[in-house]
Amino acid sequence: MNTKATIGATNRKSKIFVVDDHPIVRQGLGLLINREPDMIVCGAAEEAQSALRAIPTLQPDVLVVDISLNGPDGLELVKTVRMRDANMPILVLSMHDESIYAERALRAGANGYIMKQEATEKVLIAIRRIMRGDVYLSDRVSSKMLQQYVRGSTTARQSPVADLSDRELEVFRLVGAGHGTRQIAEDLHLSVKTVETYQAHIKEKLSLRNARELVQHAIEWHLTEKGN
Amino acid sequence: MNTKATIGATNRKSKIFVVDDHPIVRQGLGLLINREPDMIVCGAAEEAQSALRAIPTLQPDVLVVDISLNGPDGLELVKTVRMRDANMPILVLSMHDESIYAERALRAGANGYIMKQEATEKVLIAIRRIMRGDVYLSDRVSSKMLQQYVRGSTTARQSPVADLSDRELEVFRLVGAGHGTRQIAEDLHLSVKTVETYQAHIKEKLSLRNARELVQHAIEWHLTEKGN
DNA sequence: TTCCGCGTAAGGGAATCCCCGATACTTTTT
DNA sequence: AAAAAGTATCGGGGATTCCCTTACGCGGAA
Repeated sequence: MNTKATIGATNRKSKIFVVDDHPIVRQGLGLLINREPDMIVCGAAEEAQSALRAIPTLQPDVLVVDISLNGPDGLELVKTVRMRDANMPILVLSMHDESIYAERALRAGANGYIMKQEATEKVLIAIRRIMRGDVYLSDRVSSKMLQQYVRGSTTARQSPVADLSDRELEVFRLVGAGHGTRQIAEDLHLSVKTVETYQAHIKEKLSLRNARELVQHAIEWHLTEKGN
Repeated sequence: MNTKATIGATNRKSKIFVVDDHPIVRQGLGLLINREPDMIVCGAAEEAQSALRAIPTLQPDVLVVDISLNGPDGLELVKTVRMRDANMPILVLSMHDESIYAERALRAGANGYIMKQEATEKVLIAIRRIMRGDVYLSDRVSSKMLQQYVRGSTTARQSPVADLSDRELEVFRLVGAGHGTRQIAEDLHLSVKTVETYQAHIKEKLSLRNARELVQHAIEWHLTEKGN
């Protein structure tokens, strides 16, 4: 593309699109990024739908996506964007100190994963890294992934929640947020029946006896963000 | 920087101290607040300990505290600060739905509660409100509390769970333990219909809108064993 | 003594739960 | 490469729960 914009005096700034459901975070990220000489936030959205609508026209160079959004989660968004554009650098941002999300994020097609606990400079570093085509993982996350990889098959299984599929985890998350079956179906644009199936699978995988226990565990997970 | 600009026509800016474990949020909040003519962030911390150390010397006019921190959580911090300073305006910030924590936050001594999902201007409004000595809450929560206040006219307001009858409280506990309606009926040797009635009464007394919210609050209660 | 809260329970339509099965695609295993 | 397992998606249909309304006896409060 125009990566050779070196002709003029100034390089074109890299356009960055932010997706996060917390206005404060969008604001913070925006001010942070715009302070850099080589980057600019070209747009932001608080959920997947409007992000997908805005991206084609704005044509950002990088996407920064939070995992927990209303409706389809960040992983879904990453998958969709990746299908449409195989090269878009995508950085997944999350508050979860949870390696299961990092792994899923990469599998979904993201180029990097960073936690909100990280210092703000790290975010800028990560963005620059993935723009160069590299993968970015914070030390904390990558060491945790390694750790899990090593003791993977032999010893203690981590949280059984890690066994959930992406879709199941998404439903689990929404249940934990207090949403009902019907509402979840609408959020994810699925049949109520499909959501019921996911809930059944979750109950099976987590050995839960009834819907109440499902809600119980989902809420506990949601409240204590950061299992294992 | 330009801290001596106060001698001019302007009043001294209100000093605001921020406690949040996400650097991005601290940054965002900081830039947001410092953009206002009458406020300035005088300091920030990522957990309770250092916040408590910094506050006495910085003497902020307002505290903004996130609930989920590493170590002692935001509510603990609020309680400690409130013990040392009965007048400090404290705004609790959280990503969790207000229906879960707002009440606890106020009981811990906070003057306001706001979600990160709220627009950034709301945060500024909230800060100004609590600086004036008022309480800031979303409409939904404040009307709910009013309702509960009216209900129990005389005594000082404590947890609305205290208004539950013995039977209702028993059911509430079992719901929080993940038991289904049928199972509760068997446990207590009651008709399923009776248990349903109790659940309805509980929902009314706690101003809950559906069964999911009932479960949500029952579990909250169950987890934080013993609500004052 | 009238009124209100408590404990108990039923009726009935709407929503859900829950156990079946099904199709199509992808990933893993053999 | 074929087979097996897992994933994503939906439906049928009976059992259960949800939610709103009504009811009744009882004890304490007004």
